[in-house]
Amino acid sequence: MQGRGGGRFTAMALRVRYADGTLGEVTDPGEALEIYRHSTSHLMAAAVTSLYPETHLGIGPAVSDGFYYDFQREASFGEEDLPLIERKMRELLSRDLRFEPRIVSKEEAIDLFSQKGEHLKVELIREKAGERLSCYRLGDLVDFCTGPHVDSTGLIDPDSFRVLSLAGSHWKGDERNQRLQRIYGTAFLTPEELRSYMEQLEEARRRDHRRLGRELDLFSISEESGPGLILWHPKGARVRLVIENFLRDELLRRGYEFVSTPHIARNALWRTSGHYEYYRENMYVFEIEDEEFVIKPMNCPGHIQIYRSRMRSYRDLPIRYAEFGTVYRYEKSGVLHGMLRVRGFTQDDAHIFCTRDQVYNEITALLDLVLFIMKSFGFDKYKVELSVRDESKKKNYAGTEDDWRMAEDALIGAMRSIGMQWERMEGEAVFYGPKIDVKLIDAIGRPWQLSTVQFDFTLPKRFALAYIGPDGQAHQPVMLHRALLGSIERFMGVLIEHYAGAFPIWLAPVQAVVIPISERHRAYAARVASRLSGEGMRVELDDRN
RNA sequence: GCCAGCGUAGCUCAGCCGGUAGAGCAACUGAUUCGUAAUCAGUAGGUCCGGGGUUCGAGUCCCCGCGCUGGCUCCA
Repeated sequence: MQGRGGGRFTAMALRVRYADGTLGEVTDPGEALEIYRHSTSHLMAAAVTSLYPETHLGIGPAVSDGFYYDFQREASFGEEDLPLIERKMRELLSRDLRFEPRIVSKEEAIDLFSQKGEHLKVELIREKAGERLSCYRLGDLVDFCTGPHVDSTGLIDPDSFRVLSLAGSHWKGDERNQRLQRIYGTAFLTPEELRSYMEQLEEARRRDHRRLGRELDLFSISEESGPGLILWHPKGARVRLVIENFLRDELLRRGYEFVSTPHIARNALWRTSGHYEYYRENMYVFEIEDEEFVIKPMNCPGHIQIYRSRMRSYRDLPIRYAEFGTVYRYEKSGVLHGMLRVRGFTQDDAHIFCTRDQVYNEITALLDLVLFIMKSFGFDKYKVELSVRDESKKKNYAGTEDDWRMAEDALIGAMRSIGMQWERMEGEAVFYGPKIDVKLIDAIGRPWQLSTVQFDFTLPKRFALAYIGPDGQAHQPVMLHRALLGSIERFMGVLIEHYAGAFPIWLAPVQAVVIPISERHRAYAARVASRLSGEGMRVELDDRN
């Protein structure tokens, strides 16, 4: 509907213009928001091409937090351009320009965009358009676009959008393609929503674990020892110990056995596991006496060695091996981020070897454990994703038809039995088996992927794992990978941000601080502190003046 | 890795057109013992990320490294 003063979305409808020229009203808030953002991105493109006429257009979609537009231009955009662009957008908007659609033939469109030198658009049209296609004109900007768009820029509230940041990107997202300059912005249907979004960004900055980690003296990363490698300070390590002890006790209670495996192994192990072939780019490889070794990027082959160290009977199963295993993986320098994305980290890893009959119970117990752990750390909201294979590309997956059905039945059955809600992700499974991922939602609503339960149909075969069944024959066990916290480093980062640094008492690195009132109470304060610490409290004595 | 930006005291930052480095907080010393973050006085602290170069002279300009930050997945 048209609200007052130019008319905006008022929780009822957004007036839009479809490509065929008809007017419509979009009432679905999600759809309206997407159209609104997409239109704002065109407005931004119009502002940019008007300020910098030598700029050519890439694409400019709405995305989950706003929108972006990719541009091709010789000179670089700088931070200082952003306010100028924003101002220009408001200026254009005040003229109440219409989004004018037009249907043209493919040839006509190619001519039009070629003339304008918009070669990227021409490429897109050649690839994607049918015989007839639609373009929208906004002021001097003509863009190849299916629409719909808001009817006119008057429907865009000048206080509902912001131009936020610059980034590099690649044409069609492929790093082999030419580089483009991306400008990000965000828009909301109302200025209030924009304001609360900006406040949330501010809140996220306030909680940044990199800042809090330094201020609370929890951890650091030294340029000299290397990027992506965490140095745990005493206070951080204290929290880590609490986490590990809590987890260890719980796992022992639930029938896990702890194992410990070496950090390096001959490449032969990684050839058998398949990592050497498929995971090579992420592995650190080095030589000892002319023989190649690998620093472990995963713990599974080690656990498998222990399983294989002797003959196993069905009476031994299920076997649950757990390890806080430190692994190293090469990550591109540009993706490293505090504790959340690192090159060396400790997984709270475990592998379960069991019979097909035991799978359902194992998964049920596992999901129960996941929920217990999450609740213990103060997370009560989560999302669960069940990733299954792409039915149309069965050939790309390991395991038999029967394996996949058995696994999926067990996963779904277990989720049902404990009343868990999940989302089914078709085609998201890894090639070696289906999985369940648990994403928890933190204090300010952000999802974090932590727990994962994965079937593995390849490793038991590659390592020829077996157990002797009641029939006296050898059978192949089912193997499950599972992590609860994922990586301790990453989990610590998430905890810091979730609690904004204010840990609950059982996790807090310092549980009590004793402060003497004056010089003459010092000795007494020290006694109080040592008494508390004797009782197992993490105490500090602050006897500064 | 690629694109853009950044890298000055422990932290946050200032340092204009190149002339040889500064503030606040923190630290330390002394005074103060005062009811809820920052009392007063003083002291110390910097290979201006590293390495080359231009220059009489470089934190400031150029080149090469290293690191950090935001992106590089959302598809007309």
